[in-house]
Amino acid sequence: MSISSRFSVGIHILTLIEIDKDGVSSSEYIARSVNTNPAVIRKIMGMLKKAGLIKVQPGIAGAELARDLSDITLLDVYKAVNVVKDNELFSIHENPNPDCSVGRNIQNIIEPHFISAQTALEKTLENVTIENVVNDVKDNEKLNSKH
Amino acid sequence: MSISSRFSVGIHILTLIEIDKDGVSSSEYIARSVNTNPAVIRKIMGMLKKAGLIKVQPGIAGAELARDLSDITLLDVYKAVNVVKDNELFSIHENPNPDCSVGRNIQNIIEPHFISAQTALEKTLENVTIENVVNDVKDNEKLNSKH
DNA sequence: TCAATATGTAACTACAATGATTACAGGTAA
DNA sequence: TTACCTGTAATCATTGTAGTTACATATTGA
Repeated sequence: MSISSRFSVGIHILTLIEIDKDGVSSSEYIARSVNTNPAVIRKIMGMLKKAGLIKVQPGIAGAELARDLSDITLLDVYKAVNVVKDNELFSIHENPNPDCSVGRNIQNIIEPHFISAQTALEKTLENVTIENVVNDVKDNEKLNSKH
Repeated sequence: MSISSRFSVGIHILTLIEIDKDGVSSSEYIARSVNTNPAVIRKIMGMLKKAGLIKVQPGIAGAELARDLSDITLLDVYKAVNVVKDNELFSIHENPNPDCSVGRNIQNIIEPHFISAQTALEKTLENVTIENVVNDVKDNEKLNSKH
C-alpha cells in the first residue's frame, strides 16, 4: 500500500506554477515537467481548483495560485487530491464477532489510536508550505550552479 | 487508499491470544472471532510468527505470545504484517523532467517531508502496546457488565 | 500404525484503486 | 471560423486486498 502519487504531483504542480509564474503553465507544459499525460494533470488540477488552491479557466491556457504561497500547506494539497478519506488512513476489519469479548470491543478500542497516528501525520504535513518547497528548489538550483 | 486491515486483524489476533491464554487459540477459533476465513488468519499469523511476536507450530493447535504483552507495540504489529514498506507510505511520481528546475529537484525536496510525516505516524503507534489494548478490552467488559 | 486434526501455503477469484491513454464536448481569443 | 485550451468520460493494464478451496506436512491419541 502506498498513498497515491497524486499528492506529490499536486505539490509539483503548485511549485511549478509559482516558479514559472511569469510564463504560462498549461496542462501540457506541466505534464512535460512531471513526465505524464496532460489529462492526468488536468484531473489533478481540477481537484486543486475545487479545493480553492489554484485558478484555472476553461479555454484559457495556464493557471495561477489562488492563495499566497505561504498559506498553502502540504496538508491542504493532501486533502485536495483526495488520496485518503477523513479518518480512514487505516482500515479496520468489519463485523468482528459480537459474542466474543475481543470481537465486540476491538473496533472502538483501536480506532482512537489509528486516528491519533493519522493526526500526527497530518500535523507534520501542515508544518510545510509550498513556499518552503519553492525556496528549497531555488536554493538547490543556486548550489548546483556554483559547480 | 487505506492501510490494509491486516493491521487491525493482527492486533485482534494478539489480543485474543492473550485474553484466552488459558484456552487454545486455533486459527479456526480466531477466525470466528475476527469473522473471516481461517486461511486468512493463518497467513497473518505466519507474518506475526516471522516477526517473532508469536509462537506457532505446524500440527499443533493454538498459539502463544513470544514476548511480554508490554513489549509488543502497535508499531511492531504494523511492521510485522507488512502493510507499508519502509519509508514508502507516500509514493512519489517517478522520472520527472530533469530539464526543468522543479523536475530535477522535486523528489529530493519532498522525500524528507514525507519521511517525517511517516515517522510521526509510526512514533504514535510505538506508544501503544498490546497490554494497553488488552486492558482496554477488560475495562470495557467490566463497565458493560454493570448494566 | 493409522485416523483425526492442525498449521503452512499455493492457486484462484472478485473487487477496487491507480495511472495512462484516447476522445471529445465546450470555452476562449486572434 | 480556426486554433488551442480546459473539463471529463470511457477504457485498459497493473497491482493490492480479501476470501475461498485444496492440499502437503506435522502432531497426537487410539
